[in-house]
Amino acid sequence: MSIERTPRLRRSPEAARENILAACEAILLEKGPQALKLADVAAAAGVANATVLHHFGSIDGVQTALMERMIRQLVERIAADFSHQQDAVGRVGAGARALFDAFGTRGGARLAAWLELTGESRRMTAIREAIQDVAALRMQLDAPPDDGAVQDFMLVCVSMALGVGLFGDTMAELLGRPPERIREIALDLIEARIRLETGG
Amino acid sequence: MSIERTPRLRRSPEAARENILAACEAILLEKGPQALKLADVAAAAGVANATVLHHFGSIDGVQTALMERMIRQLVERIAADFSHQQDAVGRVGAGARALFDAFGTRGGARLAAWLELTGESRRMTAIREAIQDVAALRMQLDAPPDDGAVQDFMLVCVSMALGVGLFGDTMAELLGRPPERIREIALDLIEARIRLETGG
DNA sequence: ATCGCTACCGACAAAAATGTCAATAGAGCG
DNA sequence: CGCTCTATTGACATTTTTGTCGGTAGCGAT
Repeated sequence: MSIERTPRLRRSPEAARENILAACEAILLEKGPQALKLADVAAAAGVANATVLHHFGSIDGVQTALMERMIRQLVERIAADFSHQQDAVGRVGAGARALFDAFGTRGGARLAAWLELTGESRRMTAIREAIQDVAALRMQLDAPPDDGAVQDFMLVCVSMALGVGLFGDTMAELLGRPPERIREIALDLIEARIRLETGG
Repeated sequence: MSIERTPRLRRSPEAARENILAACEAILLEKGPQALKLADVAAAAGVANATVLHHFGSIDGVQTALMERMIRQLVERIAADFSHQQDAVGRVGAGARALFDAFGTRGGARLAAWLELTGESRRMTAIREAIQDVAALRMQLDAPPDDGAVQDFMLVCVSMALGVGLFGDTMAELLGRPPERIREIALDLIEARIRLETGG
């Protein structure tokens, strides 16, 4: 008997890359960065190994492209949530929430941790740009743009969001505490400080 | 001419393991967990590949042993700093500081991030024990041991310490801010909240 | 229709990483 | 000293992962 073979699907280069990167993102979220093997990626994307290499050149190319894609999505997401707010206080709250959301869900913190652990400078440039983008957003507030203290505080917020996003769920589960509480408390901490400063 | 060969060094099993794990720790801190290759570990420890496998069975065994070692050191370090303090407020402050120190320096946060990213349950048990150890320390304070809010707050502190420890330096450097400031601000945030609660 | 472009694939080659094994050599002990 | 035990090792085998190559097939253009 003849072997049935699904007809070969030919995508546009963009669609092909998108398909592969989407599969990568799923793997990254589910199993972590060390599971981003060429064969696994290809299988998850439903294409051959060689196809992945055709579009990205190497497995490193895949990883770099994935990071750029995720960072872009991250910044866009934060920017969207941020711009919906009118007043300064609302913006801070929404900004912090967007930060925690983007890092917590969607694997932003996992991505950042991966970058930090591997720590290759080539990949760090993307992070710098992301931070500068977020910094630009922050400057839409009433605070002086070049105030060092504001930048420091923002860095703390980002670090907190990353820490809670990366470890919050696991640690809450280990101690049998409700996961969402951790995040609320952290946000509380930030907002209380903000109110303290702006409110007088 | 004859090839010079340094005489074979024979250690006790404990010393051999210690030597290898110390080399692993250096690699982990310097290059990240993904650099923990068998050949690299062996080279760094100054022994043959087969020697590493003889003592740990597999590269996974090496990683597990390394994690247990680092976690043990981490808990001991925190416990030591913690117990030096007499009053509750001092303990909280010292505890938080010890937390940030252990996670910031000594690669505690990197280790935790690695565990979180790979997320293998076998390895998570060690973390659970560590958290419970720290929780036990926390209960030396005047707070009710089974108060959920206290546990939640503690988890937030740990998450913050992890976030700042893992990302603080890199992000500060990217924005050209002094790294130690980030940590001070985060600690300020925690201590202010503590004073608010205890001081009334 | 057929032609050119190239996304796509299977099969294979190369490299990297892990693990096995028999033999060697320190160190304690009688 | 001889003997045993086992930490240690180089050489080799296996497995895993990545990368190459020639050919195939979908699709738009002519």
